[in-house]
Amino acid sequence: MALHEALKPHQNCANCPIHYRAICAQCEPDELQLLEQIKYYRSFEAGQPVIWAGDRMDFVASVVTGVATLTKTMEDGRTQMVGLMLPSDFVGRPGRDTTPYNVTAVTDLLMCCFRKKQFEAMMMRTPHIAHRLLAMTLDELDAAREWMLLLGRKTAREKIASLLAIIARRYADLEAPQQTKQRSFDLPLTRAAMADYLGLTLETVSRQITALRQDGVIVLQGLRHVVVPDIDRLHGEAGADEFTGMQI
Amino acid sequence: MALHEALKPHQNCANCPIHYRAICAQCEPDELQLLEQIKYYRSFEAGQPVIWAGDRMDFVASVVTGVATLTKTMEDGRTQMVGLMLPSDFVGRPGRDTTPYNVTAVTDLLMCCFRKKQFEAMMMRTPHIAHRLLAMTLDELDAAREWMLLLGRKTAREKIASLLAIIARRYADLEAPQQTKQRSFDLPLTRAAMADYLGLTLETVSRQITALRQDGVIVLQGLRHVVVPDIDRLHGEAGADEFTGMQI
DNA sequence: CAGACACGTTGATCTGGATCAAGGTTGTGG
DNA sequence: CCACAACCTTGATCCAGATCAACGTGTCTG
Repeated sequence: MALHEALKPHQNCANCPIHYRAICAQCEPDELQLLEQIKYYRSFEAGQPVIWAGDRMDFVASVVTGVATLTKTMEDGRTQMVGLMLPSDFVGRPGRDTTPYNVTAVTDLLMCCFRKKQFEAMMMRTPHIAHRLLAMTLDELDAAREWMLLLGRKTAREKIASLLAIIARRYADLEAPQQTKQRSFDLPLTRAAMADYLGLTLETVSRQITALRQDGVIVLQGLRHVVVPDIDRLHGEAGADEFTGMQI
Repeated sequence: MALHEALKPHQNCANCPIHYRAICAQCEPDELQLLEQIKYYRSFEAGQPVIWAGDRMDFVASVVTGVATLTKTMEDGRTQMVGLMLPSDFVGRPGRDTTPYNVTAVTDLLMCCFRKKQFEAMMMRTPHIAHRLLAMTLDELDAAREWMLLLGRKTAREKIASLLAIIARRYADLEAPQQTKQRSFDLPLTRAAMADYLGLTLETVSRQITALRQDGVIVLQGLRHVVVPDIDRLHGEAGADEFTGMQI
């Protein structure tokens, strides 16, 4: 099974690919050892739900590999994605029993989990974890507010360009050196998931991606692999906000 | 000067009207005394900017009385409000020098301020403050995500109803007992500010308020005072999300 | 009390993105 | 290699909300 092999490299926190930016980033060796004792891994296949809004959630977790989404749904089915969780992002909230979001694996997903009770106890004892969680939460709040600007005021084209720019920023560095202005990455989302993120319909997403392709802003290799010949041009299309040049 | 009188009642933290829900809510008496030594008040008139996006911000603050807004602006002037700061809300971010938002007083505003350096030092020493800030930040993140659903998926009428419901929830209790379904409050925002919050134009805001009035969902007394005869009906108009019935 | 300004309403028209409707492409299992 | 499902694209039409344009209304000021 793939899970078994995937786990091996991270059995030890010191080798963990996300250690340097996850919730445990500021932990001292002894703290890390404590975390290591209570952590456990869970994996989900692409498309699987991790947890539903309203459900009891008795764990918190870091995304190790793969992509998860947080979504909110209205009674009539309208859906808005409210978070895109990439490796090192933290899911769950200490001090709350139920989750207000649906959490879904959109690619194969590996999560490093802690039972909430135990994690809360750790937090009380080790300020490094609480501080790191505060910093990560403040960053997420900034990102959410950036997204509010996008949802409230950007055009469909700007929304697509913004999403591509964010994914490029978070992924492209991993895959290639960034001396040049070119970036490339695989889209981890379907057109429908992009629509849910951007507050659009999937038809509009498709049309705008086509338009960006025809205008030479992006090059598609297959449906999911995106090459950005000039990242600055993409940022221009994304409609920069005045001061923060995209925080995520 | 109004400021001088306004200050008097809160010179002492114990008498402060927001003590029970602000950043200092969980402080022990001795911690409160330390905070009291480093706090100072600032007041702003309605319409005054508190700070501009990109500016150096060397203080953090709690809203004591009045209303402030956080907004983001694009180069071409499109504006989105990303936070509505009511009494007890916390403005500013420990660990960051510049602010990514414009902060503006939309009514006369009184803030309880701390120099950032001193506040950060306090945070290191007193876990109660750090924990309270974490809890407040997580609440704000939930509110921001609720708002993302509103911006991305709700109709203009639902947006207006949601805003009124949120303001009713946070203000109406202060002014009247809530045994009945009726609520009433003063709108602290202009039509233009509401439009910036909701991702609409001010004309659409005006039309939808008129429509809600004509449909009997709200009663206006003057332009700013709103009476909600049946709060449940207003919530119905707001388009409930599936599980969390409005978090703010 | 005229003038000016800030704020709000209302009407006419336009348009970006939604909706409705096929059809195409890719991948997977039998 | 076919059948089916999941995903994506494209076209035609519609409509909620934007835009453009007057027109109140209240309040402060000289």
